[in-house]
Amino acid sequence: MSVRHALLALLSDGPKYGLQLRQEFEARTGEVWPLNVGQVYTTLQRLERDGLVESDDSAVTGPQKGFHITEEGAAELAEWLRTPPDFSSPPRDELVIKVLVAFELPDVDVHEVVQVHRRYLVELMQQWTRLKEDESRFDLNFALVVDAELFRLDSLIRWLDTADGRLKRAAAGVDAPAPQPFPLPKARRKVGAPQ
Amino acid sequence: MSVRHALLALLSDGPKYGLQLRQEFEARTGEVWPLNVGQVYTTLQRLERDGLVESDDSAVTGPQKGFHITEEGAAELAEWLRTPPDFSSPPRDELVIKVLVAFELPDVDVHEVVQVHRRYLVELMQQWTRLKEDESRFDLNFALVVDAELFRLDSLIRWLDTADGRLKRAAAGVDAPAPQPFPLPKARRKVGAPQ
DNA sequence: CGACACATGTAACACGTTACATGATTTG
DNA sequence: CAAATCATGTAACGTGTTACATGTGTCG
Repeated sequence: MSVRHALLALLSDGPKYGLQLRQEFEARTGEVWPLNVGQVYTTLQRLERDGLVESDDSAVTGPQKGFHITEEGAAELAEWLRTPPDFSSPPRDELVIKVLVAFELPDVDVHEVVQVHRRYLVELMQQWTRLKEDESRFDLNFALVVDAELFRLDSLIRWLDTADGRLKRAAAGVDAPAPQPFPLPKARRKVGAPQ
Repeated sequence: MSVRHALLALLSDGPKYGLQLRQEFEARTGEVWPLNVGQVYTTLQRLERDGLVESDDSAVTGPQKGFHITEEGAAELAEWLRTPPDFSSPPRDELVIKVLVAFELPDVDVHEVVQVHRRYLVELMQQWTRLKEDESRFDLNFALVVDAELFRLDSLIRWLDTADGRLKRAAAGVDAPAPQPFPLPKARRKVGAPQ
């Protein structure tokens, strides 16, 4: 539902048309997340069907088809901004699934699988970091999106490392849980960067 | 494509039928990621259509419809295990989108949005941590999946903190990039748990 | 028998992707 | 004029969700 609500947010700042919405979406996400045009139009159709936006030919000049947000749409947008998404059943993670099924599979070396992916993730982090530093003019949105990706990749690498440890220990026959695998982020607030 | 390949992996350990696949998938992912049955059957249909599995009534006893993996399926599975997924254009992250569009939106206090979500994420981490510790008999798969979720939530919290800082600095008119927002994980290997 | 669980499917929908079709407008 | 770009759409497909339909076997 990200795109749906993002379009709503963009429209809340004044009437827009299809291609313009795509362009502004990509600008706000630092050009890192391309948004295909077809999805913009189908999403606009659904939004109009649900009464959250209305098409309005007089809204924009020229041959474009302008849309503006409705009151109901504004309410939905406010609700979305106020309410955290449902994380109760977290999304399936392909990497985790891969490692878990690779373990318990004869003829497959889990540690090799782990290391292959680990190397790839580290390389990706380096690429993103280089990209962020090479930006001549500093772009806030780009930096924020890249930050998010770096934190994500870092968390995957950390997981691979602890998983590798746990699996090695399990394979060695030790059945005890890993030593205190996590401290709660209670007192930590507004820390700058990870590590 | 996670489910598709996960089913392939389960079938590579011997013929199975629909409900059994769901049950084994959930067992291997610590009962954290429920898998609806309908998806199992449709995925099996596609796998059979693509020649990666074959239905085989004599494979299992009783009224169930057994499936076994083909040579082509085994090759596909090996390829999946060997090859890291394509992270080149990272997946859109709803939380990031929300914060980015909330910024630049009049009548919306980004920091409030950030803090609401931050509180929620911290609470979730505490819940998961409690769940993991309360497990009477230690379950390796469950622990691994919960670990992954904890690392993920932690990375989101860290991102919210740095984002909040960047946005505050940007709002204050300072245009300089944040101080070295990330150290590369070069020398770091097999570190236990995050900070 | 009736209720329940097992077991297999199908239907309808949301969201996402790639690809193609069709005009209008700009520009070399 | 011809080609490129702008602009709006549609089609087909994959994946995921919820809900429903349909049998079979078991057990109180």
